[in-house]
Amino acid sequence: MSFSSLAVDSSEKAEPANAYWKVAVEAPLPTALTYAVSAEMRADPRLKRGTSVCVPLGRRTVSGILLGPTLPDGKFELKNIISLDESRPVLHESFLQWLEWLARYYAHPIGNVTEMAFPPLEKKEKLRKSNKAPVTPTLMADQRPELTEEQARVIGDIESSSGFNVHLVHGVTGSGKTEIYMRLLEDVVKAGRQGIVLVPEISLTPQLIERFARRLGDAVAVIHSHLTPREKTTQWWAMMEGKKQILIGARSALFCPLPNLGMIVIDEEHESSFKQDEKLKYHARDAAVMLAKYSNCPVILGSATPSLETWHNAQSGRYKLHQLKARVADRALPSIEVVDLREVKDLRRQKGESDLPFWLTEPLYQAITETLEKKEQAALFLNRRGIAQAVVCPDCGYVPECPNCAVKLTLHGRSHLLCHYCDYHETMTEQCTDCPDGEPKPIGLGTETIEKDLARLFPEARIARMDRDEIGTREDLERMIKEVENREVDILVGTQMIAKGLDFPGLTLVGLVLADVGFNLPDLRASERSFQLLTQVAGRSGRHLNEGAGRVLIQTYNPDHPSITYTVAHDYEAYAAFELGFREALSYPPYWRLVNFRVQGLDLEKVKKTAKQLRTRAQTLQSRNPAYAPIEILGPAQAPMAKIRNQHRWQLLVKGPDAAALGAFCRQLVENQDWVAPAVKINVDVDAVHLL
DNA sequence: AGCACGCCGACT
DNA sequence: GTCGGCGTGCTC
Repeated sequence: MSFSSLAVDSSEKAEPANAYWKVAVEAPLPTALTYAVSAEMRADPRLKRGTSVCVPLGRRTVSGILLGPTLPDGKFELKNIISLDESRPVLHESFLQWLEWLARYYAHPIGNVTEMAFPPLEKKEKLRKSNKAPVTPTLMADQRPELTEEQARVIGDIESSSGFNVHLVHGVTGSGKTEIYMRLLEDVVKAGRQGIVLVPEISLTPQLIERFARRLGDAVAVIHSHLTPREKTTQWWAMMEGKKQILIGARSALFCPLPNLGMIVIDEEHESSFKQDEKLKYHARDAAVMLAKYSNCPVILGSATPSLETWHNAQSGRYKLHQLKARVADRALPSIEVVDLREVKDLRRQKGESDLPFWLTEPLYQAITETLEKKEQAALFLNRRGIAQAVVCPDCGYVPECPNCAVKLTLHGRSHLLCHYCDYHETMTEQCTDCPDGEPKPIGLGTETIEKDLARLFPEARIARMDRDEIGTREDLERMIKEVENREVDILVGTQMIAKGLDFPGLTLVGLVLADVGFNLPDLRASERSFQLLTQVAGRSGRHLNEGAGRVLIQTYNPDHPSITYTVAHDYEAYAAFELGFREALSYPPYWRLVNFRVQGLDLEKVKKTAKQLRTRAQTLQSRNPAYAPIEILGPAQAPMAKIRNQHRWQLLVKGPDAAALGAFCRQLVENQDWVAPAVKINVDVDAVHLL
């Protein structure tokens, strides 16, 4: 359809077809605004959808994107568009339609969505020479390894279809998914097109970038959060001008408006970090599928432990399933042993105190000893979540909390107590502030403690600690990875998040210090996440052993938990079937969709009242339209984090079996917010993932 | 998001 | 007396 046809009017006062335009302006406004176009600009052939413009807004000038011609509604005195902005490339139709879909689906201001399609700084022609290490390394080209039969089959299957398709590559850890991505991308480049590779920020390591750079040479550009705005801008333009063909990045890389997109790869598609939690609350995996649809190109989703959403789509045939059941070179999957901490506890009671630290059982101690004797590497992982180092007074039980947020303070270093949600911090006192003679002590277990205990037990071993406190910069991480690769480290201690995606040839023992953390979080995906985490971490062990198998020891108080038993059995499909049964019975995703409305503000009473009113309005809206009948409204209730930065939080959860109906319902529910008390905000999270 | 307007506290 | 704190409202 041509847009100019919209304005055709037979009346004698008919304005020219392009006298007024809808503009998505850079401001958090619920809709696009209408502007008038001067007679001379109307004749300009550049006046078309997707072009950047400068427009007056209040008493300042902001940038915006032309969305299409329109007619004035008479409610506003329209201002003129100031100028066309040629410093920005014109957004092409399919990309612009994708941006409009994002704004609508995730209920986010269109102008704030279109802004994401541009780099943070102006283009600069002359670049200063930098002393920093280059963003993408220049390396000798790598030899292409022989493909396994399975890999060749998957590549053949994917390349035999054309246009938009979603492919799920489900392959056990170490089965060579990355090799498949690289072969497919080589062919994308050969065909003169461009590709995007999305990886979770946390695994966007130098190791992974190097691997792609070795194969694809100088075709690779990288965008991630550790780059400076100037570096991001440079990488962005290198893609836009076709100097580079493959863009590797975290979720934001999707927003580079490539004119000739030929493929999107989402590695570790199950990672919940693909869901953005602020501003535009999009899920990069789902957004990528839509972008590929608008661009008519394939998407490759890869994982050893696909999200249940994706698995469900693969089972129903919406996505094409490709499986890799063997590790490359027929290397064995690791053998996984479970250590039941309940029995160990009983044993200790009978035999009297062991001289091992409380977190270390005899079997894990033995396994570390054996590994070190064989001159191999061991890694111990700790799930930080939930057992961050808090401080407690042994006399009165007082735990220091943040005065602004409903959370406990966590200990960093020797005596720094900090809040993870605001910038509050204090120094730990010798003397309890709440009772006369208590002395606050750290509780829980940190990687620091483990490192210290290991140093005592294995004085000869070289120990390295990898966690967010330890790894400040990209260079630090790079250095530490090199040390482990070069076997300058015998035992690696870290949080599980850091370990994901790393591939160390010498690593043959993985110990999970306490698997239980996360099992019982009040989150519908707690079990799924635990299974994924356990399987992923176990998969680090013995990836390069040509004979025998790597070892994994899992210490737990819940050896019968499904997340553990199915991990031990290396049986993703059985786990998925088990968990999907639950989800279906409880009307949870992927069968039903969730939208979370969070009401927040400084005044608790106003917040509560608004949340309750929101429920009433939802019920009224539901009763007026039979299409909304199946929708369930849960709450309102206090949010799990009841107060952050002094803002009280209540939430209303809405779920329904049909995404389109639920979406329409939610948009209508927040369309008009005149009734909302000032100083109270309603925040909509479509397909909410992080309900904690 | 900016930017202005407006209404209360402590000061060059 | 004003300077400036940030709560509130508006932007085609």
